[in-house]
Amino acid sequence: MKRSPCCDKIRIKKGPWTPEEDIILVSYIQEHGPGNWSSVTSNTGLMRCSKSCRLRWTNYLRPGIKRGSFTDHEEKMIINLQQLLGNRWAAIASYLPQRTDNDIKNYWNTHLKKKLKKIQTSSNNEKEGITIPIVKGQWERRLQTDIHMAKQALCEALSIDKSTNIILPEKNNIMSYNNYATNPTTLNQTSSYASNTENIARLLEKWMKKPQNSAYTINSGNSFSNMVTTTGSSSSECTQKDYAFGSMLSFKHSYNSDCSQSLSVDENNNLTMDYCLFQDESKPKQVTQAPLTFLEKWLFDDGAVQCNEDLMNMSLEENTSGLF
DNA sequence: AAAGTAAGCAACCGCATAACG
DNA sequence: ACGTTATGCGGTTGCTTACTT
Repeated sequence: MKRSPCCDKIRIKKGPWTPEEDIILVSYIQEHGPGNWSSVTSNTGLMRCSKSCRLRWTNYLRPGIKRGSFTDHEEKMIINLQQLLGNRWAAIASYLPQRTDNDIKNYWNTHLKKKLKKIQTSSNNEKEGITIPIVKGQWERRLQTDIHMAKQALCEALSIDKSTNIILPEKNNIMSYNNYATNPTTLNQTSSYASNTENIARLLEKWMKKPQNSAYTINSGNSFSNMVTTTGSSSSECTQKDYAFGSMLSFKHSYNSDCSQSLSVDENNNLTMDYCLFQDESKPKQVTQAPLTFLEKWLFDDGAVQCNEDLMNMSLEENTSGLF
């Protein structure tokens, strides 16, 4: 059975997202939470398909995304994880909560592949601390990922019992996530999309540097239409844009000061609770992190090289016996 | 300065599978 | 149990920018 693509519909817009579209999307998610992507188009007037909306949110707009160059530590983690899991970018991304699978995939394809090739042809493998890929069976890699996923799910389930200490945000309620991040003791409704607003502010900054001719029309049903109106061609357009832009920037500023205490990643890259709760539903598994197993230590450890052989020589039973 | 080329990255496409009626 | 729809994932494309000639 062949299904028609979701983006076949007439008037579905493609290509780069405009800041206006981003604002509409974020505004909608702020109100309704992420998920239910099919309703986004009908409720916001965005001429984008559900897939496109989800992708935009998960890859750029959702809170807690780190942009910019990868650190050495991240790089090594990706290399080790790629060896272990193959091209399962979503699984790899679950170990790097600040990075999206798309980002990691791109980075792998554009940088790491070449780098590894170079390193492998040279005799400096040991010095770089990067291992020669060990060929593993695909079933084994998948099984190991599944073990990891199952373990995380178990931790998540168990964490419900501990909810007297930690108020876990409702699934799909991104407001709660952010509220918790800024004020872990209460889940009030006053704060909102700090970090994805920051993302948009960043986009707007770029956009202002390189102005585009936007003819985007925001539907009247949109909750954000009072704040941003771009349909006019008069001089008011500029001031309204400026107003929105200014608001975003000020939001960005308040975000930076508000959240600096909440966001923290320790030296071993173990996420603190505050940070974990900053993730949206696409990365819920990081909420409670059990003590690192040998496997995870191997993944996180910069000096993983020495462990590689040991790990690979271990039987699966040994690998998994401590997990449950 | 202009043209050509390479690199980087955002976004799209198609497939697999989960969820739902 | 089956068909349909929604969602998630990985591969790929194509646009933009940087660099080279």
